[in-house]
Amino acid sequence: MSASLARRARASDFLRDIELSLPLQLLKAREAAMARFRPMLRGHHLTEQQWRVLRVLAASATLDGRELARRSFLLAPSLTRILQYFEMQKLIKRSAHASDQRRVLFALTAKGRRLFEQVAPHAEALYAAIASEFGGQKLESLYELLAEFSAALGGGEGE
Amino acid sequence: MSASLARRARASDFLRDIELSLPLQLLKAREAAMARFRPMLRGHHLTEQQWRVLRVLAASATLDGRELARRSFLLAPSLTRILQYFEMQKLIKRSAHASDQRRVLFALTAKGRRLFEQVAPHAEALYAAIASEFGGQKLESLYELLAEFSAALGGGEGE
DNA sequence: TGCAAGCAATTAACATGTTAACTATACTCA
DNA sequence: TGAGTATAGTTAACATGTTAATTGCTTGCA
Repeated sequence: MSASLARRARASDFLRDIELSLPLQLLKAREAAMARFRPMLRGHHLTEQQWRVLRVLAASATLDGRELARRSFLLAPSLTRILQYFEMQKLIKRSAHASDQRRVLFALTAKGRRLFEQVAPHAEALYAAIASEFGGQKLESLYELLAEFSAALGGGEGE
Repeated sequence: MSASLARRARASDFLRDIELSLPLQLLKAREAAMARFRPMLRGHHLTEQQWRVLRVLAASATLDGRELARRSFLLAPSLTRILQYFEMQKLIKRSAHASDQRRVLFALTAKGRRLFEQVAPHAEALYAAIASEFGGQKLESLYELLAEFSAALGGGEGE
């Protein structure tokens, strides 16, 4: 395949150089971005995953666990632990689903919403800084490619 | 282009739609790829991170912990645990650094190399399938953008 | 020299990732 | 209707992620 791949390839008998591992490059890019967000979130005693749940809940009145897991891209066990912690902190409250007793509905409390509204501007500012440093055009291209990649491999939804 | 961002944006007073979180999109793409590799690795009783360490060690005669951590993109505590497990399985052996008693040198044993050589062809096949499905050109573009992004944000190396 | 500062590796503590098992509820169709 | 199957949520067990503290060794410099 193209020259640049071949140029970077090493003489390993069995494997591309590890620098050409796509999952690793995705991880590195993600880490480069998260390194900006983590200290700010930590200042509010939030992990990255907890912040994802807070964001998703802030965007909807109530959600059941399934939707919450899908939108925050968390596996069910992780979500369960985060929701238990949030409930203990009185950041969320749970209620019963009208027609399906298996489902549980979650919603932010006033305290939870206040926390979200306190953190959100800082997250936005950091995101804007990233967009500015990397360039809006490139960021668009990256989004586009990532979406195509996930779609091509059937990532995320039912497959 | 900006149209696509605007089109997807929601009426949240405080935040972009979570679908426009770059770390989340990077995570989704990574997960789409890893979903292909994990079952194969699991068949060889390896985690993704263990496989990264095995790959890095297979590419060099010996490495100290610092280099190993840098190349496998693992934090020191994770690496320590993996190396302890590998040593117990007799997949690696450790030796002393000639001039610096703080450092520990690691190398694959014959057993470790056999495991690597057994797994590598399967990993290559899966990677080739991904390249084929997504397209070599696009994959190149994605690598390029990811590298630029990590570089622009100072991810990975000293900052 | 000798001591302060720095570094490599490990350990500790807690949160999440991953797979599997489990409980309770809902659905399906003979 | 009722046994079998599927789904939502939780729990369990183990591996990794993340930050902080610790231990032992090295280096710089007064």
